Amino acid sequence: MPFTAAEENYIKTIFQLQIIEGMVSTNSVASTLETSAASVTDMLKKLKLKKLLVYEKYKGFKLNNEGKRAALSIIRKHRLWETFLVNILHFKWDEVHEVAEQLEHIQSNQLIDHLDHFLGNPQFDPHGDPIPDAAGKMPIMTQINLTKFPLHIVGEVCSVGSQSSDMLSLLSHKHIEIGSKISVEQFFAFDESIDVKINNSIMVNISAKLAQHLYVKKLNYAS
Amino acid sequence: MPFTAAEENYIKTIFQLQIIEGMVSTNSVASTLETSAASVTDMLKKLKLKKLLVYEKYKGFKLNNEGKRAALSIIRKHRLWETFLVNILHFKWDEVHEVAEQLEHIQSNQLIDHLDHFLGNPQFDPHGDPIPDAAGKMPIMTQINLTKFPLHIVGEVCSVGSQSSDMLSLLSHKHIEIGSKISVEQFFAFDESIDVKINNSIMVNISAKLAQHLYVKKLNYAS
DNA sequence: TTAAAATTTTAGATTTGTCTAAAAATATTT
DNA sequence: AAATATTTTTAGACAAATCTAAAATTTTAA
Repeated sequence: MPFTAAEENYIKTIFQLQIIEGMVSTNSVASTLETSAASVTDMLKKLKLKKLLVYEKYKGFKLNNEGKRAALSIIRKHRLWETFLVNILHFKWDEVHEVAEQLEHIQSNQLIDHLDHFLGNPQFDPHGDPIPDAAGKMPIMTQINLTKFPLHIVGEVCSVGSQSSDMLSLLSHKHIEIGSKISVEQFFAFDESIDVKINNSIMVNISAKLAQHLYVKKLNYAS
Repeated sequence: MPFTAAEENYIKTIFQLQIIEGMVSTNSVASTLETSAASVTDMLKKLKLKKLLVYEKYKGFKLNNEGKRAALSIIRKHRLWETFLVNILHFKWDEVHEVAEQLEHIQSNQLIDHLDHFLGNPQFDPHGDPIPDAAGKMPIMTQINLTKFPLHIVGEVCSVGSQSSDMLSLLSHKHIEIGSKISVEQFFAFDESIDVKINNSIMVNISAKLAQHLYVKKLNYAS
């Protein structure tokens, strides 16, 4: 049961939308894929016929288990190819998306398994997104400690490990609070300190001890 | 001017046929691509419109310089991907064709240039076929068909004409691969079969049909 | 709770690449 | 050179994926 590239793009998009929205609407798929609502309706009929989603006219839709399995396989391919492009071919992390969009549709389990092995069975892609394994299992890591957070990726502070007032007033002074947009710009192996950039462009130097208590949630970027 | 995968398959096929046949016929393309003659005629009209070939109804056709340039670019991609699959991902040389047929259609000059560099700008692919460079230049090699090869001279297998998996797995079973040292010990005019000796002294009888697809490079030190 | 607005689906058309069957052109053979 | 065979092209149809415009349905709001 191989899918066409168009079907795969719909499957992947619906999967990502239903994580956020639960039930997915025709218009949200249309605007994500930059296509017309009519085209989405047409494709929904095909995907329903192939028993990949639960769908009733005018009522919204979502992938069933079979559809989710398919989506995870496509996401696995996409993220492994992105890892290959950045780690092996030295693409910059912001240049890989378009090419990975093409490579993810290559049909060969042998290829993707060999690629996975060659890359050392990576758990996360260059954007920090988790890579599903061959069985579709994916490490669910919504919270990442700032010391482990990938460089140059914007995250959102969602948890602070220490509740001590010293800590919290320091954070307050640096204008860091729950919801602040943060990216790690540099990591110094020497003393494990890091440079952090807040959304308003103020550079702050945060010590490792502080960073250990900051938990950051990745934003929902399409990757 | 990007081409569709279908267009690229026709361009590549016509290029390979016109090396052998000079002028190419509708039927030869149809049988190579396992499609109908009517489909070939349809595609010829499109390729003529895109100024990739010289074609008059009922008179045969061939690629012009623009078409050849396109063909060499596709062949470059195909052979670089085959090299990647065998040298890096450790595919067997008889398993790569189908996957490379897909990968050759990925559209990204940056990708193929980075891949070329990563592989060390190889001159020949795992089947011994020359890889065109970014400008379309291709190294020419003195290749002699096994049926024409002088008796008792040790040569090195450098190319296999047929990519059929039957052929390749037969060769694999006989321990013949690119780089194998081979000598022709006897030629039987009767049925054009030949006796071939491999470097490890195993005698194999190879039929003429098989030999026709084996190209052997003369080694300078062999006598 | 109707009227207006937004969303979704249907209807009909288009493009790409394919097919079969039949017609046209070329090649072969008697 | 005429009859036959082969090759090639045309004609008409189909599936996939898309579009626009109009109709159907649901949601929102006066």
